[in-house]
Amino acid sequence: MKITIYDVAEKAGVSISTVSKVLNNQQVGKKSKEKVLSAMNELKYKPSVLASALTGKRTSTIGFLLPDIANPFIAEMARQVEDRAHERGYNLVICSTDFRSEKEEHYVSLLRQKSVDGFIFAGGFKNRNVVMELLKENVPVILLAAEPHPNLTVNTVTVDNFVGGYEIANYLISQGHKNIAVIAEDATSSQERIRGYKQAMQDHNLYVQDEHIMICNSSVEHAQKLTEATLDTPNPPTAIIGANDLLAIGILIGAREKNLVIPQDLSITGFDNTLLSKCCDPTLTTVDQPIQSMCSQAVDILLAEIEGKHNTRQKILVLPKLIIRNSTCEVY
Amino acid sequence: MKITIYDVAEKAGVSISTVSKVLNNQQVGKKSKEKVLSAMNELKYKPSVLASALTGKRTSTIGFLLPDIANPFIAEMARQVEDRAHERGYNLVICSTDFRSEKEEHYVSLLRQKSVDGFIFAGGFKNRNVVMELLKENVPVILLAAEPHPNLTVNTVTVDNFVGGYEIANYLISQGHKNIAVIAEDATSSQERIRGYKQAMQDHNLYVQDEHIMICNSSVEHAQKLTEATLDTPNPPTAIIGANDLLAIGILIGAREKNLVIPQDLSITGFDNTLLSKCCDPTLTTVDQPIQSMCSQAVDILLAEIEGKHNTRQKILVLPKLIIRNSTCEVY
DNA sequence: CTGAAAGCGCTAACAT
DNA sequence: ATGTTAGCGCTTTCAG
Repeated sequence: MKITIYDVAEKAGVSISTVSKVLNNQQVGKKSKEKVLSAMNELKYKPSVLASALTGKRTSTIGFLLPDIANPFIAEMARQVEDRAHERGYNLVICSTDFRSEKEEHYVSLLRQKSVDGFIFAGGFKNRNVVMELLKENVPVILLAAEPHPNLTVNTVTVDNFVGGYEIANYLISQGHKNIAVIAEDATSSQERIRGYKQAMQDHNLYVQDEHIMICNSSVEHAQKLTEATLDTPNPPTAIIGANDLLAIGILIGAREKNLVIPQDLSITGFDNTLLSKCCDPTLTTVDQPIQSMCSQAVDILLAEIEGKHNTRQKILVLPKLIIRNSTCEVY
Repeated sequence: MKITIYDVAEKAGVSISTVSKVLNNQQVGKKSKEKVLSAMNELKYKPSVLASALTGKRTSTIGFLLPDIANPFIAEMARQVEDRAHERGYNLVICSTDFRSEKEEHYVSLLRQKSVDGFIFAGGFKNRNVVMELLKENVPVILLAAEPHPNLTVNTVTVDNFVGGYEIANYLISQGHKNIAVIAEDATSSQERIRGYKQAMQDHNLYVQDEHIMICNSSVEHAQKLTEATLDTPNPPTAIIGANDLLAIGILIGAREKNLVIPQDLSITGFDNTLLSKCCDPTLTTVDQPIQSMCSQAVDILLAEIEGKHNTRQKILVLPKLIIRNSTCEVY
């Protein structure tokens, strides 16, 4: 049978409340404490988190909602978040939402029934209402690498996507490109990236063709299709910006399919500086997000709120860094 | 305040046990049932999993131990496992162990305190004792894409790594390679892959140099280093087998660093058929594991045990498939 | 078919 | 400093 606090109390010859007190290290006489501790050891006692949580304590687990754990960028974040959370004694339950409103709603509801202590929405989300609901009920929440809708007063740690989009476009422009397309998925952070790109174009008096802003779902294949299509156009772009590395790979493959030499015939850029961007050939010019620091800050802020350390909400915007590799060059 | 079963009972004008009964859909009078149901709706009642689990029910969450969620192959599996588990009403709490014995032990102990219903060890593990302990205490466990030690009678779903290693080596040999090295991480499944490779070599009367079996940690960089080193050797291999795609990428980068042309100067193979193998250039010859079917089978077996449906343990060995791409060619 | 009551393992007043 | 006791929200006999 399972060992309970009663077994320990009995063995140690004290009451259960004394045992409970050493568990939560409150004031206990030195002798009692020793007896309890050794009883625990002998019995290999492990307190039940369920029972403890039922009386109002924390479960020390947090809900981690993300679009897709199979996405390399998300997976890298997950690892960082996990490590930081574990350091602080928390576990993560992961839920891939595919940017689907119903899934987000469903998972949040499920996890609340399981009494998770808080939620992290990483890499974007769709259903603003579920976040608002959480906020309204004072459930700790933080957005990580997910653009908050402007009227959402929620803790946020994200890279400045506008700046990222601006910088990458600006760099391409400095390389002589004038006809630049972008392929992005339908996520708020991509919108910001696109806005940055448009701003850069405008600042240089360059015209943005509507057809050159292409929205796709987050698959390599779709990006590839769009690339091939746009390359067949009468006046194809000389550079294509992928709103993330995965899409950039799709662009790369599409371009190769059309027998273009990268970067001479077409410059390509990614975003996120994932493993992929270092592995492909040519290596991708991309934008780095300081994942590790973002993730540990996000966890720390969330835990501060969970543990009632403070509760002034904050938005942290970290600056991205342009990483120039071999998928871009001056236009010929 | 939180809505409890008492609130529902009161509103419906019945006792809490009646409410409980409709919750677990047991025999309840039609009228009472209706009243309870509508009360639940009006109050937006959500039962507490904690309380229910405390009385002996399941938590519907399972512990998912894996070496590193940031590894693309693992992440792809995680997604499949997650989807299947969610379909069946279960959540996953993930723990990256880095093949570290203490971490495995620690996480298992922690998750047991949280009363998870069972464990999945995916992609390998180190500490045989923690698995044996679980088994001894009748905690549902399954190994997924993790080689069981022969004397571990545990549910297992894995690809036949021996065959995979054999096939890939055999293919290289058929291309005329005689001097074949392998870079693998220190995991049991890699050992099997290596065993397959050795067998193939032996079957063709080829000599295996000890220095050509290189063990590395699972980083691109380490694989790259080892590759460069072995390439500097007097009699370098004409082909290098990476025990997974990540390592193969490292090999690719190392070879490129040495100004070799792939595959003409050096054939390279991976294992797992991850996204990486399709994205790199040249695309990788690799071995495909039918991830989706493996993962859903694993979840199904685990849940069958959790839900007491049956309890004959089984090992399922699925066959790998050789995927020939552009990183290999006949030896010159 | 329905309800009263005991109990799951632990915490937190409140007494002692 | 330690023990007693009443819950936390739910399930489950056991009566009625």
